[in-house]
Amino acid sequence: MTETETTIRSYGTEREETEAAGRESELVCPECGGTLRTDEEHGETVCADCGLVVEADAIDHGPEWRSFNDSRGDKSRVGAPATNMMHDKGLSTNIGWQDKDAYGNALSSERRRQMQRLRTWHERFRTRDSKERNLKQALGEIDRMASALGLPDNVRETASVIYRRALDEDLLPGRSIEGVASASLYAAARQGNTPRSLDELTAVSRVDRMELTRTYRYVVRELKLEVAPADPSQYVGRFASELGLSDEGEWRARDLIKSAQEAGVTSGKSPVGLAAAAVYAASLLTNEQLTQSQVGAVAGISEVTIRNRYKELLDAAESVGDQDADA
DNA sequence: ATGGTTTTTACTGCGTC
DNA sequence: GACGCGGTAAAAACCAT
Repeated sequence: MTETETTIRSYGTEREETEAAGRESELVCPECGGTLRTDEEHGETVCADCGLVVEADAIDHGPEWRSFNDSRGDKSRVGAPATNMMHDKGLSTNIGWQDKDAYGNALSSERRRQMQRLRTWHERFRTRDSKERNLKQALGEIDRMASALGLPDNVRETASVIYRRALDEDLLPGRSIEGVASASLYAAARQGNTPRSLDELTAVSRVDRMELTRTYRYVVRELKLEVAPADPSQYVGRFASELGLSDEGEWRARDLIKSAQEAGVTSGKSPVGLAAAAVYAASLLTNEQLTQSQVGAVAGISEVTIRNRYKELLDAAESVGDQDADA
């Protein structure tokens, strides 16, 4: 393969190559002939033998906005902090447990009692502190994602309430703040009748889909949240406006969904898929001719699903229409 | 863990512009 | 020939048990 071909190859491939090159450069030191190592943390290329820094300020291939020692090595660009068990990653000061002063001399009994009280209070502040920090970070996170998804304030409120409850009921240990925050927002969006699909959530969240669904399930179960299955028509407006569908098309889409629900052919089917299919079918009815791939792209749904759904929708609409005609 | 259902992926053929 | 669409088979994801 020639040089030009390499450079015009797909973005993804090119990036992978760059990363791979950054990790395992088998270069030789110009000074002593030793092997060069790339130190990603400091962005330097260093000779393992003589210590010569060949290239500084290289691109850091690590995660962009976090660099905790995440050892799981997953591919997500940003992972949760490696340890959620300690809010401060063990960096804070602790009062020693030994009843000795700085020189190792034993303390008087008066002093010992004083120290004991100090330890107690220190611990109390530390844990309260940790919850507050936790909450602060989570709320910031919720806010960020909510704006990215264009979710209204009341949803953010609900999300923070859910998060607070999760925190109060000690659901956090073992889970990432980001994960629970995302799950809270997802649940809140659905409760507020402005649902966002899991895919949309993961697009702005710092956790991957798997973790989000897992955490979401967990939070809903533990908090006994009542989250009704999303109503497909709630997605219609958004899809319609993104695709520039007319108002008529929009209400036709809702109509289709309604009759399908009455015909009982919607249960078990993904609400997003239904909405996408309805929008597509409506565009047919109004001669606006959106393509299946267009609709699929904005809805995050495959064309096959749209095909299957929209036929069902039209069938259902027909039979409901017949009943109306009979009545 | 397992089995049933839904969705996705990948591929094919058909008609149209 | 590219594009939109329809269908199919097999794989994957999801869900309840």
